[in-house]
Amino acid sequence: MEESVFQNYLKSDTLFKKNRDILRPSYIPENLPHRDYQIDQLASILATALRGDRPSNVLVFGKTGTGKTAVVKFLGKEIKKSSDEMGTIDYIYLNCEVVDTQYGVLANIGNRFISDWEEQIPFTGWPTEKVYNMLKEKMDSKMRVAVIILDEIDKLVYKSGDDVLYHLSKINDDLTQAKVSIIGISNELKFTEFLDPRIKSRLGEEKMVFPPYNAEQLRDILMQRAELAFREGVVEPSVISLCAALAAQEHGDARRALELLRVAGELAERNHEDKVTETYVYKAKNKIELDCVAEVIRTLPTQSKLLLFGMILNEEGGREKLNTGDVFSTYKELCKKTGVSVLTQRRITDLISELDMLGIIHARVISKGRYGRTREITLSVPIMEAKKVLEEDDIIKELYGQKIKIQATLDYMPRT
DNA sequence: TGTCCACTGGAAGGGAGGGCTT
DNA sequence: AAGCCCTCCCTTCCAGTGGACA
Repeated sequence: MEESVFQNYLKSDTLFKKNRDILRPSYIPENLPHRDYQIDQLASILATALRGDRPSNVLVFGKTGTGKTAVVKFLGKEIKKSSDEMGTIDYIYLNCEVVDTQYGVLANIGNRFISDWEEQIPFTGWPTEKVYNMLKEKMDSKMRVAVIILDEIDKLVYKSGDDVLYHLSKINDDLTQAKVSIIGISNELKFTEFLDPRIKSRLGEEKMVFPPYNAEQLRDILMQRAELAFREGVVEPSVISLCAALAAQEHGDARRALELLRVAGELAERNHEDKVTETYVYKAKNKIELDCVAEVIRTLPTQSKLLLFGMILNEEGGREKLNTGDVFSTYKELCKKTGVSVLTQRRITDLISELDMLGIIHARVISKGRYGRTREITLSVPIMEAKKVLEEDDIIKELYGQKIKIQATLDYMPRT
């Protein structure tokens, strides 16, 4: 009997139950283990809204994967259920990493109050003041309590200052009918330092901190999800414990733990295993780390790719510690060879900082006394992997087979 | 002790590219 | 079409600096 090429893959799909999204971070389960206290606390604040009053503004702090977003979204669902008969509560969720400008935030919120058949606020074009007025007007057209959630609020402040928060936090003074309360979610405790003191106090009427999960708590979370996502007997308890332990080492990140388990499952499935074993957890750990780096590099703008490529060539050429001057001159060389326009050194220092923040390189400022002050730069990703990804870029591809002066004394020919 | 290197990183602003209004 | 607005990417200009060396 002829077998289709997919046959193997189709029949091997036996590890997961039908819905593997259960292991993805976007999935909000029916109950959230070990977050009862936080749920109660936030619920008691938000309950005010059900009575038609304005709940206090809240700032929620906690590292990634501690359940902040999950709890807030979970309560959003609950509050909608309870308020359906009245229909007076708007629960608006906004991720400030995606929408990170003052205009963007105002326009986004505004559009939630504008029905589909009406004209929306365009994503650019209007004066900000006009967007703000529109938002106010639409919001105020009806008695309602609006709860606005600004996830990753620190990104917003970092990128575009605190003007938006100033506007939003004093919007209640301008509204006659509607009431607004803001829930800010942040990874960083200290982001409030950058805020104007008035905004800081208005925004932080209530504060909550989500502690990291410990290994035991992570295990409970994983158990709960694994039961839903995997077929019976596919995942050993020891595998769950391992995922929990690994994630606990990384500041108790539940997202990471779930990802480990999911990827381990997927890898095992691909190899036609009938069980997920600990080996696959370690494999998953590796894969996740590499995929993450690869994705970051892949989406870099061309200029940064050239810059990074230059650093790699230098390191291959035997230099481990680079400084800004070296990197800049190699970069200029690469630009010349590829016909890409050369950016100024000032701009390049910014790009270097960016690469540093992304964790691709490590750059720190040092002083070499008589010989000036500069950054000392080392790569912090495996060279082979990074090169493989960079080679996907057509512009980088051109460089292979060419002689490149990476330092005053050294010619170098990139090799695959 | 002062000098002076090779930068760092802030400030200001240009201009392209998105869009709106009149 | 002209005249706005907002954001992003970039340039120009420049004061500031840690510490090896004379």
